[in-house]
Amino acid sequence: MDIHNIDVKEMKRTEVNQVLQEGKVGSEILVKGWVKAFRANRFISLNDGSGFNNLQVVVDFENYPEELIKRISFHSCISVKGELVESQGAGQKFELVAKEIEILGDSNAGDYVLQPKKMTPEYLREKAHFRMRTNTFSAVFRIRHAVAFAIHKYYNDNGYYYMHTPIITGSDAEGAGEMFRVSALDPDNAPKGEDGKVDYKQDFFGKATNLTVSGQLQAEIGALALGKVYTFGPTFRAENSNTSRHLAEFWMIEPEVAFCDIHGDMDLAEDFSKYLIKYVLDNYPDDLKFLENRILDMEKQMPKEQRRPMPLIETLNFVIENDFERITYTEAVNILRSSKPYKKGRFEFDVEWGKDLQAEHERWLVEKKFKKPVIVVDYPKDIKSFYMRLNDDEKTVAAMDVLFPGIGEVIGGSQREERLEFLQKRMAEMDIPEHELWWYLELRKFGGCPHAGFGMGFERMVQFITGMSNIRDVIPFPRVPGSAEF
RNA sequence: GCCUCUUUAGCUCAGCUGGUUAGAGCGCCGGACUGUUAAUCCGUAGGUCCAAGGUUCGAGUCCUUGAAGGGGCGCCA
Repeated sequence: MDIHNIDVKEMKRTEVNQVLQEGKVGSEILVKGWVKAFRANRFISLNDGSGFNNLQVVVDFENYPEELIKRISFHSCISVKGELVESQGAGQKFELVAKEIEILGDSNAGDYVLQPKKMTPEYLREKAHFRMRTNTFSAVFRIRHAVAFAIHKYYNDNGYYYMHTPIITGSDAEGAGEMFRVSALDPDNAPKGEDGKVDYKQDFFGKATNLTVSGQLQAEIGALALGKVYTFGPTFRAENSNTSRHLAEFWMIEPEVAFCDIHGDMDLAEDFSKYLIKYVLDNYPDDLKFLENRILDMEKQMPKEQRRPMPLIETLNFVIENDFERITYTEAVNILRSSKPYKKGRFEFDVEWGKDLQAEHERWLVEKKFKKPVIVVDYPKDIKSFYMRLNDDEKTVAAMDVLFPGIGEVIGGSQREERLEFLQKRMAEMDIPEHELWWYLELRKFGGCPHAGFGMGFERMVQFITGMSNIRDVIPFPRVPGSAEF
């Protein structure tokens, strides 16, 4: 705790969370934080970010100069020394009777862009430098941290190695979407080759390079040496995606496991997902409760059919207590084709074997048919990536998607094609030159083995756990087409 | 990339088939009150109606173009 205290000469600062959990009545303490509310000139709700709950500071305003009292305003930063007593009010156990108050940072309410009232997420998105001070966003970002921590804990406790795959990649065959070019050349004066195109041989790396779209191919290198590895890092897609579920810069978790088939992969995906949810349920109940109430409050003004079927915490508990539904792509197609909305022509897109399932189909399966997370496995090979293992029917590959209610695809994974000749055939069919991935092919020539893995969209998981409807509200500084402020 | 909606006070919004001085709630500010929990009560101030053109005697309201934001779809995690 000392490490947080810059004022060692006076008194150790106690964090609000610690006061609320283990405060001793009668003790003299020093707290610092931001004013969330100042009621009746007497009651300050103080929060220092250490937890969701505030400490009530009682100010006998009669004993303080009016000038000081006026400076205690919304989100001003103060330091308070006082005595902890049992609260006379009903809303809290303890309260701090102030003996000394110091203003650390003023916040003139008339000029401040935040107000002590409900503000829309869209408005707050434009004030990203302040939005973490609100109840909603501080809860979201505490939970974001919790999920990140739980990821490392899960894999460490299960014998995985955290592997750092490159952010800048020299391979443009990862096959996961449009990439951001990385170049040190002067764009206005780039050297040109004989063909008139930019000559990247003269660029920093001696070749064209991009920001990674996935660490999977490199993670396979790790898995075929260390057995079980995972990556957790930023990933970039230059797709012009304008939705509430896409970011141009997002974080992805990619475990890769040797001696694992598609069934083991699905087991891992389910167990891992449940672990993350349970970790937040166990450790951040106050933040979750607040987010749940926030949603219930918003839904009061919505028609019934647009409301969530269950409140947030109940949804999370339901997910960890029940098995995910597992169906093959072929079964999914059959179920969809015999469904009511299909027969009544309610779907915008047709369902036909060989075509990818559309969002509306996935949503129906998850939210209407099974009412829980669904894992769809064994997709037609022609709609999936080159590295996915061909099944014995030679029509499908051992690929799976985990679909969550309200979000859709949170995880996409597969058993990898470990058989060299099958992989080469697939790459040829998809026009991927072997020299681009020579090292990837060599993994199949020397000591290859069956292995599998998946990618989980970190922000999508945080979205599911927090119930936030827009992915831009679960990452501190969202990067989306046309927007890179902050 | 496509479709759609929105843009009026600091914030969230209302403003009828075009018609004088532009409305509310909350917030801010001022006052009252003081054991509050989104405190309460009273009052004041605050607006180039997103921008540029156009139609009209007259435009917040209608038309065109543009900008910003939301929602949906596609692509995916």
